[in-house]
Amino acid sequence: MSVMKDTGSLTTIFREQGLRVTPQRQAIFRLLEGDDSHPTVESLFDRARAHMPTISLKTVYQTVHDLEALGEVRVLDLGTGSVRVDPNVEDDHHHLLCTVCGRVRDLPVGFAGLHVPIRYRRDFTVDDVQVIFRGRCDHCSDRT
Amino acid sequence: MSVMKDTGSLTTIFREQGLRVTPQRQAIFRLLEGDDSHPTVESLFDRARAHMPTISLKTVYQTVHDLEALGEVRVLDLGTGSVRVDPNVEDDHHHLLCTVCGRVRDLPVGFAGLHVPIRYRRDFTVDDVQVIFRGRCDHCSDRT
DNA sequence: TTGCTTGTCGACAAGCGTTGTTGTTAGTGT
DNA sequence: ACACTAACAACAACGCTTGTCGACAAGCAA
Repeated sequence: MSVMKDTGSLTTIFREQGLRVTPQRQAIFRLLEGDDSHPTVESLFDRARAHMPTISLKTVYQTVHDLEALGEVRVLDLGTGSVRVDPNVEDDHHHLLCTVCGRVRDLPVGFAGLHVPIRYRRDFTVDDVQVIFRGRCDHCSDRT
Repeated sequence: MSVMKDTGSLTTIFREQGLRVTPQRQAIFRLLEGDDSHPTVESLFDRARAHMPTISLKTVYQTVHDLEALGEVRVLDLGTGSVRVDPNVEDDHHHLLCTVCGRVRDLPVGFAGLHVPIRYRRDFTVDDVQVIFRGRCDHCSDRT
């Protein structure tokens, strides 16, 4: 399960786009590298602040949006109140969302069987399909 | 495509649950009856206010939540910024969301093919599947 | 290096959709 | 008609996200 380009590659990509690579952005790159927990922006902010106390939440949002514009992450709204950053843009996948603890897990499945019948597709162009499985992970099922 | 119970039935159901049926609630019942536009709470509020100028937004939210608790509507978060009320709780269906005009249309399809493979289902209990097809309706495709 | 240009930073405040609070009004079963 | 109590409208506050802006620093050229 591939995750994300390394900090060096992202640095190059940003520079190529005329975007500057600041210590703040590198810190965020490093946090996302190898992170499959679908963190919220706030949690990225908290972790970044641990090593860089002056970084602002706005900066994290901005960097995440830049990464999204470059196609290096996906920003998901799973209806949990805050958006989540998904560094896995390579593999098509759905999401398993635990409605208790909020953890999100990837479900590496193609869209086989998820076709829009022709008569409904006729006057609609599908660009993207988002599938969210809501339920409970075993950890949360146990204690209820 | 069935939609929603009529105002009279909802009145009975509410009373049975110990909930009171006020003119405000009846007005909202009437608005939802035969509405397949997946309105936002705000738009329900605007329409209700046309005939009942003193009704408050909070009341609309409360009534919608009560209806949801009774299983008479579904409250959807499609990532459009505000939640939408779906009066169609009878038929399993997906949603076609136009990312330009925001209109939502039902897609009456079963979940055939939308299975979670066993090895991923092993430690997760799926309660609900939400499928959102994002794209453009023809009306919005034309003018771009 | 040096200096210039321009994008980015952090601080602050505002925007949005939604929910909590509170005193008052009004639906409900008797 | 009565008493009980849920629901009401008005207001303020909340959480998440974004706008504004002066100060700053990265990048580039010489």
